[in-house]
Amino acid sequence: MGSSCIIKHFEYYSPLSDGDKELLDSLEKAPRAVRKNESVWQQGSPTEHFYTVSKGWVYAYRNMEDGTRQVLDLFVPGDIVGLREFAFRKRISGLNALTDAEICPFPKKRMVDVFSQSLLLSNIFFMIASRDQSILLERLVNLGRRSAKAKLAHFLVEISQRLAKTNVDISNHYKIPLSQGLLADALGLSAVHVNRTFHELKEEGLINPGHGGIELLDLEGLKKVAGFDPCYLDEDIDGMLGEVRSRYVAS
Amino acid sequence: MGSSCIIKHFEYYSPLSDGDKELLDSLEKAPRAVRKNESVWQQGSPTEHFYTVSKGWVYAYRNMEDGTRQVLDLFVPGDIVGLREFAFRKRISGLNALTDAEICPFPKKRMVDVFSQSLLLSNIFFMIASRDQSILLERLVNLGRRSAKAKLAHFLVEISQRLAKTNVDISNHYKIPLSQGLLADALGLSAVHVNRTFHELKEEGLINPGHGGIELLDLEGLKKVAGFDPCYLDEDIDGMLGEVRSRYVAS
DNA sequence: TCGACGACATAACATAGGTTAAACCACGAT
DNA sequence: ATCGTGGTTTAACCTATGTTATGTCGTCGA
Repeated sequence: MGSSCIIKHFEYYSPLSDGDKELLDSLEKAPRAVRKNESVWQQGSPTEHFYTVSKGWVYAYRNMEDGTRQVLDLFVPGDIVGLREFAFRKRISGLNALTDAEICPFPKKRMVDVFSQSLLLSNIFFMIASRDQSILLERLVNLGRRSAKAKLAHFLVEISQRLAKTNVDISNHYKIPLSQGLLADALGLSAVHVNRTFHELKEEGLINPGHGGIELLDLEGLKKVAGFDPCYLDEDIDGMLGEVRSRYVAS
Repeated sequence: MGSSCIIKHFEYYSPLSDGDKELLDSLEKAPRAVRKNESVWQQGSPTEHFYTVSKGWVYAYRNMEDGTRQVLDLFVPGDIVGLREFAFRKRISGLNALTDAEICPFPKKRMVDVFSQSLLLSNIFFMIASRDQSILLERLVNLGRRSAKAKLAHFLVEISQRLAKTNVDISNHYKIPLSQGLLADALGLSAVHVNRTFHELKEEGLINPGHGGIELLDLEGLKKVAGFDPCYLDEDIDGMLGEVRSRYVAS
């Protein structure tokens, strides 16, 4: 046992029993390394697995008929990817590696085992799905009703918050490995306009863009221009799992 | 027992055992009637229940600091609303009635009972969450990378498809009860521009807008201008639940 | 029957952001 | 060292969509 990707992730939510750990461990298959820009899966391919990201960054996207594309979501180490497609036979979006990465596959079919064998794990999976939705919702607000500048600031702040939860140290010249083109596709902008807007944010001392990554210089400043409200990332872990845990004791 | 909102909805996915039905029935509280424009809940209020919509339409929205708002999702009879907030203590979006409506509350806490007592119901809930995400994803594409005209067409087609699943007869002069202002807030447009674009779509014989509702005249035409691909609404119900059902037999 | 209100319609004008194009820069492969 | 490729930068120009304003229409409550 030991080095399972997903166990570490789940222990963020709750301590797990040995039984739970064994179950998760039995699900996990050998990790798969993917190269930068390599495709993990494509739109339309069958959905046999979901994955945890153990190293590196990946992103989900959708190619449009007119050659343009929409980046739908970004995943950092610790995130679970592909749970969305649980109900679908085919992938509704593609998944690419943004950097060199490592992902751990789980057979989708064995989710049934989780549901039937562990109440705690079922709840955690459901929490994760709920959190994912909440992130998507905020992304909708971002695309629908914010200016380019606020979009960028908001997106960057969100990523920094998500990284913080996985214990990445943002503050110290950490470079977010996003190209301006990718940001454009994520936010419904053109790459040129992302560049223009970056220029502004740089002038104001908020970020330091450059080859190979964006550095966040003033998180509070960014939050202000974004109108950032962190509530959509604050799960009520204890409230949700407290009852479940007490049942474990009872039974 | 008998007239439970949610049982009918779940039977769309799978036949239920008597035990499952009893469980669902025991969860459901007395239906609540809401008036057109009445608020069901507001941003920040505690998340004690989720609901099934049994009659009428409701929508989730988010008010922005600058007075503008984003409509996040629309729910028609049969939809489940509030599952998103499963992991959160407070609602991250408001919910209003679009028309007079009737909703059936379920205490969120009792989801634990579902998970612990019924494998089939657990799976169905998870499928619904997955489908919800898939709809949000498509909305993201819509907001990020489509023209105003395509946005409107796509949104209208999606709604018609969702209605079709609940056996509403679209074809016969059915009027979708959406105002232009609400559509604007859903699609990140201004009400004026929605009006302009409706004018075009009307010229082309695709829709018939008017007081109190939009009539869809040419669904195929709308699909074409929207670039509509229905795959994101096609769950693989049998594939997902087949295994679960076979376990029921086995045990 | 009146008034008030909300949705719809249309016009004139303003602008955020798109498009195209051309340099430039860094870096990995040969 | 050199080339090619992908990311960045900047500039000039363009257009889809926003804004403001004003008027009409239908409906509902008093």
